[in-house]
Amino acid sequence: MPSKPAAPITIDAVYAAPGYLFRRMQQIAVSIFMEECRAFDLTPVQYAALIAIHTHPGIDATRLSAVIAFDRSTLGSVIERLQAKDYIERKPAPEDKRIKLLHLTKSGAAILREIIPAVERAQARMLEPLKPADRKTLMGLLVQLVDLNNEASRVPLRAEDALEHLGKAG
Amino acid sequence: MPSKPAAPITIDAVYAAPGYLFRRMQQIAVSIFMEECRAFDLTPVQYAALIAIHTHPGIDATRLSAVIAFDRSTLGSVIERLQAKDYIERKPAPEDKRIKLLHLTKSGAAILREIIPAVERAQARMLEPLKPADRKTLMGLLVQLVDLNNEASRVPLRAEDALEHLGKAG
DNA sequence: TGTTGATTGACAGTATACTTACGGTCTAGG
DNA sequence: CCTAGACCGTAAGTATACTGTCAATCAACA
Repeated sequence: MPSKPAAPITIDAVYAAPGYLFRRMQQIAVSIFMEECRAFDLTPVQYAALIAIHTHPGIDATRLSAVIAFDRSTLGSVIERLQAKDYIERKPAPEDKRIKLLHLTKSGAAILREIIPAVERAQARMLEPLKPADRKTLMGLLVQLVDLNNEASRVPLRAEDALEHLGKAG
Repeated sequence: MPSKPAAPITIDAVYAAPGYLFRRMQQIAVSIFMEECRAFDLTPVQYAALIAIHTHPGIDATRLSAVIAFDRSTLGSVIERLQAKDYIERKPAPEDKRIKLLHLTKSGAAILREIIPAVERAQARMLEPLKPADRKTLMGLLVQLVDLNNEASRVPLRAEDALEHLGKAG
């Protein structure tokens, strides 16, 4: 065999492609999350947003998107839905009329406490088919890969920078 | 410290959660794919659909969704867009009036040949930050995990079953 | 101080993902 | 033969993801 023969155009190449596997795994992960959390009417994205607001009360939408690395435009409607469910509230910032500050409501804080066990079951189930050692290996590599590819993403994670306005980091 | 203390509700737990990492990685993968394939006006999903139709000419939409494990409803609009771009054609099946058979057009076959190098560059870039040995480890574990979680997904992969109607497998 | 440039939130438009439902079609069983 | 159930495509409704644009606002600099 000379070097590489021209790649045959077949579906098998797709099955082994990283992008395809990441997509499949993400869909499986969402499916498991929704199944475990059915009783709570919260999506994975809404859950992450609630956690982030709980960790950083008074954050604004743009910084929130940096803290969880979710798309800024999409986050607008996510926030709307969370507000419609009365899990968060938006208050205008007195010193900057562009900004609206995000806070959990009592309902939001309550559902967050209640949903945690279901979320942890979901996270565990995603990796369950692997041997414990393999789970650690996979997670270690994934953390690395996501971190090293951070800038390749359209919405890079800015866990630290995002908090400067709150005087809690930097 | 007794056993596990109640998990603190902070964003750091999210950063380490499998579901969050899978989502981030999927978004990064799509971003890299779109960047490398910008010249071709094809999304990752559309690319996979084209490859599958190329591998299984005359497949119908429902079986196609099983072959690539994509949602059946979504696939309807994906097919519409591919048809609008003149990359595929749909012909009614004479022996079953419910079914529409999918075939690549000449344009579809051509763009598939042309886009392959860009797709391979994209797939390579996703894993590039890792050491070669780690790439293999990660892919091996991911293949396992996706396969073992197949039934947990809303649209399980049915690579074999889907072909029975074509008399090419089973 | 006054204008420029950056930032924020909002909106429009496209694409994917999933749920539910519905009409047309096929097939199996009675 | 004819109806019951399964199957195919399609559509409506919701949620996420990303692009691009816009007005209001702020900050910085001349």
